[in-house]
Amino acid sequence: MKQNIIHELVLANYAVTQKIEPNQTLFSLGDACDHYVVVNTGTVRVELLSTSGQQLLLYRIQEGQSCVMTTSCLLGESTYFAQAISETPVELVLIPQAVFKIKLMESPSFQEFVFNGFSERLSAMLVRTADLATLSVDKRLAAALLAHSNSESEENLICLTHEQLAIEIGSAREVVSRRLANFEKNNFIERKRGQIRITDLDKMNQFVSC
Amino acid sequence: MKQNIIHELVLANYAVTQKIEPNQTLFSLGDACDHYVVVNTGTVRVELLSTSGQQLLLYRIQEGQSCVMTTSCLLGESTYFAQAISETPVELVLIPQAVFKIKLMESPSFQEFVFNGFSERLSAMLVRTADLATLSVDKRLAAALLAHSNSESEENLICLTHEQLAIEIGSAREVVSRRLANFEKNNFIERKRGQIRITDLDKMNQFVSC
DNA sequence: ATAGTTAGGTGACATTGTCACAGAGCCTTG
DNA sequence: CAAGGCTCTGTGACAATGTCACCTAACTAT
Repeated sequence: MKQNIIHELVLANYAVTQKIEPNQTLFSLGDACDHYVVVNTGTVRVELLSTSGQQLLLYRIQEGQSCVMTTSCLLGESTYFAQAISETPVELVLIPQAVFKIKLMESPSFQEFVFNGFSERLSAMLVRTADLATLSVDKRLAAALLAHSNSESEENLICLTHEQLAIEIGSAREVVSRRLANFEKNNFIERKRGQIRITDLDKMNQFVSC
Repeated sequence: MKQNIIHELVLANYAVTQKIEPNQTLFSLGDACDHYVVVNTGTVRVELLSTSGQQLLLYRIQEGQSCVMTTSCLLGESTYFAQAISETPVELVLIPQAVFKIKLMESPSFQEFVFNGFSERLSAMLVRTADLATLSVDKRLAAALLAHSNSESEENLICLTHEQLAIEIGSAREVVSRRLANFEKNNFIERKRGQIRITDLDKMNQFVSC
């Protein structure tokens, strides 16, 4: 198991676990940050809210990962400047700020876990940002479909609405609908309400990578 | 002086200073990261390079600030995933990775300097990203002009080319040219080759904030 | 079965990005 | 000074994307 060190902390009662329902807000803009957080199971979505109310997906936190923003806030003693929402049932490990600071000082393996995870997530987030700024909607959409096609119950079946996909790739629902219609016309996918099936994985991969 | 702790490290020979010419590359994508860096004087630009060769300004490092990416790379022991370029003559303070790690463990004030600066810069960077994704070109352009109008030699005079402004706000030169022409038509600014003068600061401020 | 709710489709139009190329200002060098 | 060669800016045409209004289709609960 990867996050040995986290498990040890739970066993030693330094950390507690918590279960969360889907679609709950874990933190909002301006909230104080008093715990280090690791996602044990499920996925959490972290998004920025602009003044105009639009939302922009920054990153997802998956099993075994920690949250860049939480780490940053804890280290810098600032408040959250984004919001996090559970996408599935989620189990969290919570480590109080005080314990976090102490362990970070005295435990090299905890340090390694925190900083490596942090750096890795930050870089992933920036790559996302760069893609958003430079890739076409079509490419981002195709990439998102491919990314999801593996993590679903059935192979090549993506159970997301156009709305969800739009948020994911930082576009608008109508645009996603139109591009998906186009993908279908080219026999890349098939559409049903609430789900998309990739029918030609090869074409899809080729399209994304060129 | 804000970064007392950094000064102490220099005096104690734990850190060295280095002067850099304008328009030099400080680090590139893939470079190993072996020093913690603080900018003493001047400004450094950090930008992402996409696969298609486009560049996206992530943030600037000013006097007394450290580099988010450098900190992240040092902590996570990863390589740089962006590039940094000096915009002016720059004086840097360099702290070797080994010293950085040790001091981070034993000096609470160094810790504070590193983590607070880090958190602050990261949040600024994300706000920039959110603005990029949600504000109109006009607003971003006006905001950029206002931001620069203070830091120049002469009040309300901005010495940047349209190209530079475009990179700054994540748009294209032609678009900047057109929007600036429009600003001038509305008597917000005056244009000359290589420089822009804000003639109506009030209107400009009002435009940005609503 | 029906009303309400959510997902998806579509036309019209605004904004922004891209490409190609022209002209203008400035600098160097013979 | 004249001429050529930069760099900066202007502009038309068009492509890509976002926005708005409104409609239709599919599902859900009772």
